[in-house]
Amino acid sequence: MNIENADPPSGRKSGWKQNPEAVRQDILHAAIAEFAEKGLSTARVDDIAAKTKTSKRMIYYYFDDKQTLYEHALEAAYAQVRQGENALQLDHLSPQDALAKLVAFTFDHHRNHPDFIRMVMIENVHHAETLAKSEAIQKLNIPVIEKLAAICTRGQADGIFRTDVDPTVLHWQISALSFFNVSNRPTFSALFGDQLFAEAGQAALREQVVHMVLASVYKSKDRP
Amino acid sequence: MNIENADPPSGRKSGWKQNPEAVRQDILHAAIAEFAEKGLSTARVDDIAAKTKTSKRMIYYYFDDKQTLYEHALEAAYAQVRQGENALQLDHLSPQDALAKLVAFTFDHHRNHPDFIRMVMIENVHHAETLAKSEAIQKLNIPVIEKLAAICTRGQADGIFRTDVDPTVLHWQISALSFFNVSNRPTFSALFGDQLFAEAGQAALREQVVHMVLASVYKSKDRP
Amino acid sequence: MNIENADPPSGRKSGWKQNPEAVRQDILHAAIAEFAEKGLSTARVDDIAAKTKTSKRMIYYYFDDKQTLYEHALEAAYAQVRQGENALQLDHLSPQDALAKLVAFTFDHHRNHPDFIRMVMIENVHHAETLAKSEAIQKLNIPVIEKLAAICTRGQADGIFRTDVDPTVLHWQISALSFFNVSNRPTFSALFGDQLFAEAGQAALREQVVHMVLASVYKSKDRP
Amino acid sequence: MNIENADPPSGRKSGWKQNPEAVRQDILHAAIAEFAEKGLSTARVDDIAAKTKTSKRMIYYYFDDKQTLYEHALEAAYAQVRQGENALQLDHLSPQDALAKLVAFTFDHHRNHPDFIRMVMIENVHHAETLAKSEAIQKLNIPVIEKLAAICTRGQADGIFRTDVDPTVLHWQISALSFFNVSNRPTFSALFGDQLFAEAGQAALREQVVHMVLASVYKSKDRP
DNA sequence: TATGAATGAGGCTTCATTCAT
DNA sequence: AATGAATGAAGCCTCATTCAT
Repeated sequence: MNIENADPPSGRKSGWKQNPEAVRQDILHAAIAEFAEKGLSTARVDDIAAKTKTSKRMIYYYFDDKQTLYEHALEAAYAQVRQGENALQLDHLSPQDALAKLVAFTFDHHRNHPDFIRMVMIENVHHAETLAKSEAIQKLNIPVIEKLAAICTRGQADGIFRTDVDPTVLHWQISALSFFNVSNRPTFSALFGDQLFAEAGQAALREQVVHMVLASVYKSKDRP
Repeated sequence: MNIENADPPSGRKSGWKQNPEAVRQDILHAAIAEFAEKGLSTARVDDIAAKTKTSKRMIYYYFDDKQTLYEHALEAAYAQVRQGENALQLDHLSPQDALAKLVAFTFDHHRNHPDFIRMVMIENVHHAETLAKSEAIQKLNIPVIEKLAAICTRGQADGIFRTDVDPTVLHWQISALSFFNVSNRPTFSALFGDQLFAEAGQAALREQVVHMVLASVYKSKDRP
Repeated sequence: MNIENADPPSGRKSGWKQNPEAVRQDILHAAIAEFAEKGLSTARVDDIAAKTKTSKRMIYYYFDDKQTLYEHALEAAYAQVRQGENALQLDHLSPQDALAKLVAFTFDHHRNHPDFIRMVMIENVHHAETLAKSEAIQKLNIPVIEKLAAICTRGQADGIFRTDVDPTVLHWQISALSFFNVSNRPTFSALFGDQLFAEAGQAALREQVVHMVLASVYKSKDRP
Repeated sequence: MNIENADPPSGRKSGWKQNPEAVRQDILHAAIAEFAEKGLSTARVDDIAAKTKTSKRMIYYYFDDKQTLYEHALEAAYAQVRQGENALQLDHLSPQDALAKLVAFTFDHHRNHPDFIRMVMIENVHHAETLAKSEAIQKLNIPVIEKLAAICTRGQADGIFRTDVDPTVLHWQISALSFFNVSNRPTFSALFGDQLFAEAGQAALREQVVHMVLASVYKSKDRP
């Protein structure tokens, strides 16, 4: 993205043009914002174009149609978020600390990427049709499970985790709590107030979530 | 819905016609199905009409426009689901059993009402704008919290539940796990397979969820 | 079509409205003119609408899209022309006179319906895709062959026509000469002058064409 | 077109490039194919470029716009076909044999150059606007009439042909039958079957056509 | 209460063409 | 001589909504 800020090659005013990759990223950025905000069908190609340094016509030049643009935006959103996760260093921690850190990180990470959450919500509304077609996205999600599997193996080796712990179930649990926290904030706070989503409430929830997940992997006797 | 089968008021030829309430319900049904399936803006008034025994014009006669129809559909979806919840008898159970039953029931109830879940998803995509305006829906949701509050009070009186347990947080936890299970099934199974959503997987998850919630309210020494 | 001229039901200015069939015909008329003039892809829906008493929107109401409108226009063009042919009374004439009359009639009829000819030209440019799908049009064309078959049978019974005369070949011959006369007038006259298409030229060609066709069915000894 | 295979002028890397005439021909070829297949307005400059060894930009470099490219394509199509006709040697034959040969040749020649026929069809749909402007094409067509005029003169001198035979009318007849055979095959076979266009059918038609044309120039008493 | 016909605004997309290197 | 990127005008079509009976 800092490509966009690169100096124009020859000092020309229109320097950022003729830089296909920058234009693509510019469009993708605008598309993610618009799709996340409005949803697939409510999003307007004109509005996406308006958020762009380029024109509507170029959207069709780089991406073929609205649907294709949506596909690429979804991929980009996933890539951006998973990339953050991959930076996590967990190997040097004890299994329980590694898991705690991963849960807390996920909770925060989801909170910090509401656009991504919203795109996944929208994708679910559409029965994940687009995601199901994207092998790229599917590959992006393998590392999460691998991380959890490694933690489980180590925790079981240490005799602390239950032997029937399943990495996928674990991911389901972590995701459910972290995702819902962002996705359903609008309805939940409309019905039950906004306190849970203020700083204090979120801190408490975060702790609770870590606690719940850990409690579900520990053997009974070792539970904190 | 058996309203529809009620005898025509007089000897009119048109039978179910001339029965405004039946027509309203017919439309509302079709609207819920269409909105839940397609989302707010993707849903077509024409398609809703097609699912109806009556015509598009009548939709505008009974409901003023698409947005209003959506509001009523959302209310109807909530009413239908909360009604099921209210039938639960929990008072004769111990606090822990009552909570376990409520969690398990919610998990199942959500599973059994995917249309409702989808309408809430859609509402969240739209920042709960419609729901925020509906006092009717907000009233419908008071009993859930009251139920949980009663359970908490009893559990705390019994000295088994932690003193800082919060009914709203509890509801958040139960909802998160039960809601996500339905809402994110499309993306989750596209990425990580469908096993968790088959019968065996769901049974296991249900048990896990009950377990996690109970574990989070118990005092440490009493945890199962 | 005289429906269009029918008195408005109640003297209202907009009386011709709410008369679906009249609107359909109005659109169809405009469509034939536009398609015949410009071709399928050069024709503009806006221009068709402009030739209409109604609006572009109604074109999509009655016909679903441009292609469908084209299909109906093609059918209407065929129907209109074949209808003229069916009015021909040939049974009371001798076979040779009947044939001569049919040829002359076709030559004139084609000349008098250049829009029809142009639509068939366009259809041929498009490999008859649309026509091949229309069973309606195919049925419309059966009578022509039947007429010719009847003439042939009578002529052969009389011992005047060759025994190997084929009605379909005969139709091919008549069509070729009559069709080309209209279809290729632009290029032919651009290259070789316009005289053949002036009145005198056309009269001569018409005679020639009748002559050629008759000559090809007669037994040698009887040729005129 | 073997121009394309000419050795690159020097030791340039790009081989066939840098050979303007070859590039022109390449483009012209693609253009004829595309225009003949799709028609003038349905043909896409992009698609023409795709059929080319070069790029869309070069089309605009060599030809100025789509319309100009079409003009050149039309000229090229005519040139290519008329060139074949000019190779015919008719002088050493009797007038009647020469005419028979010319008719049969035209029938076959048209069949073998459907792209040319289609371009003429398209030109007629467009009222021969382009052709009318091209003096080049008009010159190309003079020899056909001259050939026929020569045959007529000889046939009349021999006392076999009618004195009122007109070379232009003759050309009209020959063209009509040979042209229609190709141009209207799609609609004709869609309506009346494909037999006439199979080998046997075409052979019979060809004979018929020769016969018809000859019959129309002979004096009555000499008719075959 | 009911209905088929009508509508206007606005959305997505295509296409020939030109720019900048 | 050659090319990828950029453009604006215009085309087809959809949709919620209202009219006239």
